[in-house]
Amino acid sequence: MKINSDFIEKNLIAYIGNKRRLLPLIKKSIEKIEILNSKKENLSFLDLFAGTGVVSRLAKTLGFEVFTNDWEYYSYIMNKAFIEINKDFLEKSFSTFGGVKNVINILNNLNELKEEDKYISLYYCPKSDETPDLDNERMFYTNYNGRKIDAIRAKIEEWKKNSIITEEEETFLLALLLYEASTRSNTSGVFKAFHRGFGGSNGDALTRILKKLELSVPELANGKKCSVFNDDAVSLSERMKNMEFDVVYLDPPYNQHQYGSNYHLLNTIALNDKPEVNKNIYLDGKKINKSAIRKDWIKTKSSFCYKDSAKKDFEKMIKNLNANYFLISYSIDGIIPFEEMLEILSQKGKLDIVLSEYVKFRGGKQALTTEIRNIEFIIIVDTTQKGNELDITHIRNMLSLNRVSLVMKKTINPIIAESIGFQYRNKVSEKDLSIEKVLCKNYETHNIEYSITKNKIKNGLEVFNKLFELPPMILENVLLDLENITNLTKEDEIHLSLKDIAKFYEEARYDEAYELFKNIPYLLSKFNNRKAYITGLKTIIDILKNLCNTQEIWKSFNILDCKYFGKLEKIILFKLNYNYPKEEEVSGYKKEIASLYEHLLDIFENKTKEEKTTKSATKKESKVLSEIFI
DNA sequence: TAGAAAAGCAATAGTGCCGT
DNA sequence: ACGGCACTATTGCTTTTCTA
Repeated sequence: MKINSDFIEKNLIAYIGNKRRLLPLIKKSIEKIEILNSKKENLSFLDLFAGTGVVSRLAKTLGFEVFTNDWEYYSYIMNKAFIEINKDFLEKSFSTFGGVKNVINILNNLNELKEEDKYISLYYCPKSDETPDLDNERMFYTNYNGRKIDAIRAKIEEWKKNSIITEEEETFLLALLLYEASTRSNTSGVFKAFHRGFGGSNGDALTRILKKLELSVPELANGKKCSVFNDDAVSLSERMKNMEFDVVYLDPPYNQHQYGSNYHLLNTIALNDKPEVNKNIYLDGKKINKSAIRKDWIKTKSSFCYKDSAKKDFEKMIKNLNANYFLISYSIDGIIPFEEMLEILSQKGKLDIVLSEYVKFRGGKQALTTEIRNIEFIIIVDTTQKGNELDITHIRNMLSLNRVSLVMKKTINPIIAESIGFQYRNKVSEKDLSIEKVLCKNYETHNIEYSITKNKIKNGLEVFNKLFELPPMILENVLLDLENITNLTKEDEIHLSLKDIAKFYEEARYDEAYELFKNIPYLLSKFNNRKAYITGLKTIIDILKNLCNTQEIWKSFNILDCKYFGKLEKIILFKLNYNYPKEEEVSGYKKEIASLYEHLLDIFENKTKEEKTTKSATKKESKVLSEIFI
């Protein structure tokens, strides 16, 4: 089954819950139900929460008669263009213009923009791209791209009004504009906020953001006649009560984030209704509607984003729909609890599950902890067979297995472990506890043991086999404990490394200590938000103290020449220059860092002077650093 | 007026490219 | 083939506003 093609992967709007990376899972589920081998001629596929439409595009490529729906208007337009319209369109359309290439060329080279057509450029872009007012102007696009959007949008409207283009042609052109509008935005994806300055403080993604907006001919695909809807999934399921589908794919939102407000600007561009917004962010010194989210976004407020209604509506929808197979993609920390979802689905048929093969950690970690949940999966419901307790047990086991394999990749915090009742037992060698040890704990009559090397669980397979012999309640406790003892902060990780460095120093194992040191700048680089600032300074002090106490190691490695030390210096320098709002709270720490650092330089420079007279950039940098300290 | 919802903000894991 | 880096995409967390 081929799933990589420009038709499927290109021209997708940047999106929350983008299913591009879930495609392998969807492919796997479709293979698992073996629907494509059936003798039936017209296989139908319903995608009720289409979003970018990537799954519908896959289904269309696989030969299904696809029914696609999304409540958001921009998504409807995108899907109409890519699902309803076939590839032949590219040959037949825009004959009055001499073909699709010509029409795109005209739109890309519009030079005039009437005053009354200015909207995005006026309200959502700075007046000048070079000197934007960071406080009072919106910066969703460069002014250049804002004007492009306005001009193209107005021209499409004009053509449609004068019947120069058909409705289908209008949809097609709008979809190309929407794709560009989603790509060139000065945001991290959603339109609830824009970066302060283009590309934000780091100047990230500037190529994408500053690139001149330009439409291009997309890849389309031929397929069966498909239909696209623009409705609330629950009401549509009500209307589809009497229909039969071969496959129904459901991908409801699973967290609080609402698509209507997240992508308000795409709707505004698609609708071209120019809702009234305030020109500036501040009015009479008061901040008003910073992102100028259209007030009527609330019309598409999804019930799946709320605890009260998510489960009820999910159940309703499932009851309404008739299909041989349901594929449901959801998250383990979604609003509907996993167990309750299983319960609803098992009434519909036999359950199976497909999980992501690889561990994926979520982004946006602010609390210096490494979250381990977020397992991606698709539940398959085969309605031609009856559901039973065994399937559910199987699914639970699959999930547990996934949880264990997540945990295996993480570091164990021995301090937390001991605090919740784990004990150590020597194994391989009495002399060298750091090489391998056995961590064990009793759960009622069950004694669970993990063999550990370098603070990681080693005996993966053995653990798996043993765990799945446990009664479910105990298994759950074991998993919780495992997640608990591996849930360590970056701060913890650094302190564990420092502790080990000290130990290696005692035992004169300098190479191993040096290996551990290499990782420290990396860990420290994670402390870069305001909340972690003070923790960061304290940790730096601990690191520097550790380096002083173990100076023989670093002398032997010529630490001033080492790039990892350079990295460390860079981070320290950055931290010291950082403008913390309450300077008095941190000045003590800064001074301590300064004196420790001076001390370190003294120690190491003596040694290097004897050897070399000239030094590298590292030394220069150290010098700059020391000047700032004093 | 407190708690919930919405808006606002930006950190950071992942990806993929590029040069060595 | 691999480390470093630029870019992408997503969600966690904070602040503000709404509402019962």
